[in-house]
Amino acid sequence: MRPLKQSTATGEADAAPPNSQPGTPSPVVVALPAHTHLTSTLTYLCPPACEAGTLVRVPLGRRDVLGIVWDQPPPDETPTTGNTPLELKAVLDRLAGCPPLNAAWRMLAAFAARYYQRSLGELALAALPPQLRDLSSEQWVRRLSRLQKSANSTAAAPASAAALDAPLIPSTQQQHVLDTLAAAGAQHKPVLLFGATGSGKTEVYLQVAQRLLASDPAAQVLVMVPEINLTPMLLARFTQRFGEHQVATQHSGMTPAQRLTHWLAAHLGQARIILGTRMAVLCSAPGLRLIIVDEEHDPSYKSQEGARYSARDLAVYRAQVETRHGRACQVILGSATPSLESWHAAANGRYVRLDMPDRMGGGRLPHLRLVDMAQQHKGAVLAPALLAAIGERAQRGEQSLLLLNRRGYAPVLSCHACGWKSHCPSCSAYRVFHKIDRTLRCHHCGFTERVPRACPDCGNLDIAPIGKGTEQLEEQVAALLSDQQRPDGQGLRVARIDADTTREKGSLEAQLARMHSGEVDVLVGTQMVAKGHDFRRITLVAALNADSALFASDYRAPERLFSLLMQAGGRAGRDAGLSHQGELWVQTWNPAHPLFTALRTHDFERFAQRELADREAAGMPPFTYQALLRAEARTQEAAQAFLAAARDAARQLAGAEHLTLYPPVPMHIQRVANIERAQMLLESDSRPALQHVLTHWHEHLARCKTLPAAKGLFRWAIDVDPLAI
DNA sequence: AGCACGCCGACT
DNA sequence: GTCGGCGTGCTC
Repeated sequence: MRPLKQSTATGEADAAPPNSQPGTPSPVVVALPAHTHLTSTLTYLCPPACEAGTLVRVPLGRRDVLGIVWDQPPPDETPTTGNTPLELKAVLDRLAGCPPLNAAWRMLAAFAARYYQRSLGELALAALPPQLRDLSSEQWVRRLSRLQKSANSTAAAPASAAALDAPLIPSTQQQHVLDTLAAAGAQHKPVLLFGATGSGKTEVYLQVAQRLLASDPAAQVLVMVPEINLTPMLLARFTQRFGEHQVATQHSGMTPAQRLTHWLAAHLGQARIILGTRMAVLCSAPGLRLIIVDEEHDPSYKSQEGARYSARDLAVYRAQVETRHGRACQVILGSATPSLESWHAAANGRYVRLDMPDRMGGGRLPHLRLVDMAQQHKGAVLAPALLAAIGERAQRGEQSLLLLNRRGYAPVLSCHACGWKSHCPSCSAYRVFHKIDRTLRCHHCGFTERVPRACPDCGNLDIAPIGKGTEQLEEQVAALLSDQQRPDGQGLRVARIDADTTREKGSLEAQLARMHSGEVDVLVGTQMVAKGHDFRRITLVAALNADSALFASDYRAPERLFSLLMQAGGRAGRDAGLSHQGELWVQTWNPAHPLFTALRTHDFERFAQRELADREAAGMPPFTYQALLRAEARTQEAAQAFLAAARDAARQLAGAEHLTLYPPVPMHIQRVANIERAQMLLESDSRPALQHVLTHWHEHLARCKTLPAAKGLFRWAIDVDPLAI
């Protein structure tokens, strides 16, 4: 059935094939998790001249898996079982025609595995396109030759330069940044590009890339964006400037076949630009000389499952490693509201900061209008003044954007008679009422049911929604504005964009197009519309539930809110002709909050300074270093028992190191899909000290798992530099 | 992670 | 009498 994969199961493999050498023992990494007592590499007999980085297929247990030949370990590490030397198996074959992964890439993978506490094999193999694992050698050969053919044909037909966009004339500000970047390149320091929304950072990226690619025919550029939704826009800019076949993409929305094709284009050096989401930071790029991280503050750069790496931090490390291994590689982190980590690094000279404070075309940032909710009628969705402002704009043919970070109609349904609430049976959370299909949906586990006619507990018919979501906002805004008219005399059009309206592929693009064409007057949406999209005719942006972030337990919530409001505000008045009337409205119960004071003057520096001072005083990142141990179990007790045992083990390990071990606590949402979750925080003012404990912790954790009290533990994971606690 | 082996409940 | 549950253990 699968003759190729079964070939070594026969006795023939025991005798070496007649025409091949016995081979030399070489370390190979395969996709095994770190648990068990396996060291990070396995040793196989490799054919001669099989250098490190070569992709090979090796027998592992009863199956054949993909592996990567790794660097030679120190000579004393010969694999043994007890005191008898291990019988080594031979590599089956190598992926013909595939150049080895270079030393810089291997260093990156090794560092990421070490730093984020995952096995090398798991991390390195997960960084490769998944299809590489599954292809048989015939399929692989066919695949490669097809790719080479198409590469030759595109190379034969040179890109018609006329079809490509010419670079724009840089503004003085852009030119200054470009000049400084050229000079700063020699410093080998990461650059923090602090540029207001609309200041033209993208054009800077394009021109820095262009200059590099023109000066070095082998150079490659890695461009990262936080979210898959933002790739099409930036991809269009890059392909229009450089030509389609110059750009490879790398994000989770691609099919396995596309992933492989684009990965190979990058790995073989055919693609000069690699553009993608956080996974792109681990893409092979032998000529890498420039890394751009756009919106570097965005939390999406931190992976939340598997190896929980920060693509932004790895980008900085990668640039260093590439520089050590070849020619200088520059890294540019761009943002209008940098992460406090990057801001702090720039403040103490580890990064170089370049500022672009002015918007292109002299556009001004919007005025802040705070609505004090204490002064409003109870239960009002929108303050009358805000509603009036939206109406006025629509009458002038301008657009408004209303942000509400809660999808659905109402976050909870409740029975007035007995107090029943729409709890999810499997999660410690409410199910959200979606009026559109009359369902109750759990946003954590996906459990969906029709809305009951009457209260399931007491039979009362009076069950009512509490709170507001985007569906309801859309409905109410449409009703409140029903008497208003557009300049063409028609009624106002209200639309909604959130995860529910963009489920099908291409629907986000379609809805954005409706917005751009001016067909829609008022757009209601979640955060997903606040980021990146360039709406020329929006002159009013309103944030309706900003307060939830002000008092969240998550200490990074204020910086996320500031960033969101700055970005959202950046949507308003991008068209310089309309910018004099751009407004950012915020409905809040706390208009005196210092965050708003800084926001009013678009003063990120002031905000960052204050936040950093608070963080320093409270001993929080970036002044300390943190890691979380997370546990999932059948019962909360089991999860916590495991963590408590792990905590004791860490205390022993820490010895004299200054390490703070916090007690285990249930996670914010304690139960999801009937799995109980708990976590434990480790904190240290020394990154090496923290790392030291983490690396020696694993074997103890394996033992903690077997404790009777921890029975029912499903799994555990370490999150280094967690974003939220 | 896979994929075995291994030891106890409801079915042709 | 078997099919099949997932508990423990191993993979160069």
